[in-house]
Amino acid sequence: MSEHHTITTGSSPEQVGLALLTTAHNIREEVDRHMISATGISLSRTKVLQALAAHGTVHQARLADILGQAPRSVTQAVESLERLGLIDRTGNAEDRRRKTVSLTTTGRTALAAAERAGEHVLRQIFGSLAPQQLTDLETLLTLINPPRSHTG
Amino acid sequence: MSEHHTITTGSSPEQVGLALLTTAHNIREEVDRHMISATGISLSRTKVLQALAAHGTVHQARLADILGQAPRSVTQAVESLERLGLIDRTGNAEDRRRKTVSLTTTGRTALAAAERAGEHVLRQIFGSLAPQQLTDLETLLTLINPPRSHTG
DNA sequence: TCCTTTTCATGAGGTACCTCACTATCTTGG
DNA sequence: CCAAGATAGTGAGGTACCTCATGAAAAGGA
Repeated sequence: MSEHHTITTGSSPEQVGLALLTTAHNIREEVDRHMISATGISLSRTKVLQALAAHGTVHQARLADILGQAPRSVTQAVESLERLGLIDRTGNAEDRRRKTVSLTTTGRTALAAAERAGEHVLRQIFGSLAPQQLTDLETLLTLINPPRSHTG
Repeated sequence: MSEHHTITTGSSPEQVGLALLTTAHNIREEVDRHMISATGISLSRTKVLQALAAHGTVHQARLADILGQAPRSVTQAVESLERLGLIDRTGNAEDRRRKTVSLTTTGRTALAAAERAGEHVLRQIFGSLAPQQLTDLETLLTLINPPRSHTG
C-alpha cells in the first residue's frame, strides 16, 4: 500500500457501507431505548404519531403511503396506538371501507414528550460534530440516498 | 439564510441524525433484498455465517457474544441455518450443556455467494462517492459510533 | 344496471429480533 | 461430596415489520 499519491486504500465502499449500517443500527437502538424508557413509546410508533400530527386526520391507506409501510403494518400500529389511547379510529361515512385515524389530546402530549426524548439522544450523539461536519455528513447522505419522492 | 459568516443553520443534529437512520434503513433493505433474491440468504443470516467463518467452530453462547445478540436469537438463527443445511450443530462431550456450531461446505459456498451479492449492492451505492468522501464518511461514523469493544 | 376491477382493511402466517422463566448441566465453597 | 450458584440452550410470548388471501365496499364500463 504505497501512500504518496491518490492516497486512501484504507476503506472500500463495502467496508464503509457496513460501518454505516452498524452505526445507524446502534444509534437507532439507543434512541429507541431512551424514548421507550422516557415515554413508553417507541421510535416506530412515534413516527406514526408524527405523520398524524403533520397530515391531520387521514385514513389508514393514506397513512401507509405517508409512512412508506405496508397497509397491514399500519393496521397493527394503529391498533396498538388506539389501545394506548393515543389515537382515535372511526368509520368513514363517505367511504365505509375506510377507517379514519387522528391524534387524541393524550397522543399529542405523548408525541411531544417522545420527540423531546429522541431529540435529546440525537443531540448527545451528533452534538459532538462541528457544524461543518454535520453538513458534510448530510451531503454525503443525500449522495447515497437519492431522495426518492414517494411513488404516489 | 445569510451565508457570509458561520454559515449553516440548515441542519440540526436531530435532522441529520434522522436522515442517517432513514438512509441506512433504505440501504439495508436494498442489500437484504438483493442478497435474498440472489442466494436465498438474508443479511442477518449472512452475518451468522460470517461469524462462523471468522471464528471457526464455536458454541452458541459464544456466537451470541460475537454477534452481539441475545442467546435466544442465536438459537433461532442457528435452527433456521441448520434446516437449510448451511451449518452443523452437534452436542459437546466436554460440556453437555453446549451445542457446537460450524459451517458446512454448502454453508461456506452460500456465504461466499451472499457476500458477493451484498458487496455488489454496496459498491453500486457507495461507488458514487470519491475516495476522499469515503474516508470522510468513515471518519464521521467513527466520531458518532465510539467503537465500543465488546463487553467480554 | 350489472359486472368487473380496484381499493380498504384485516386474518393468517413468516422473519428477525427481544425478555423472562425454566431445565439441564457444570463449578465451586463448605 | 454435595448443596448453592453460574452457565447453556430453549419454550412462551412480545414487538415491528412483511406477504398473500379474503371480504366488503366503491367505481367504472358496456
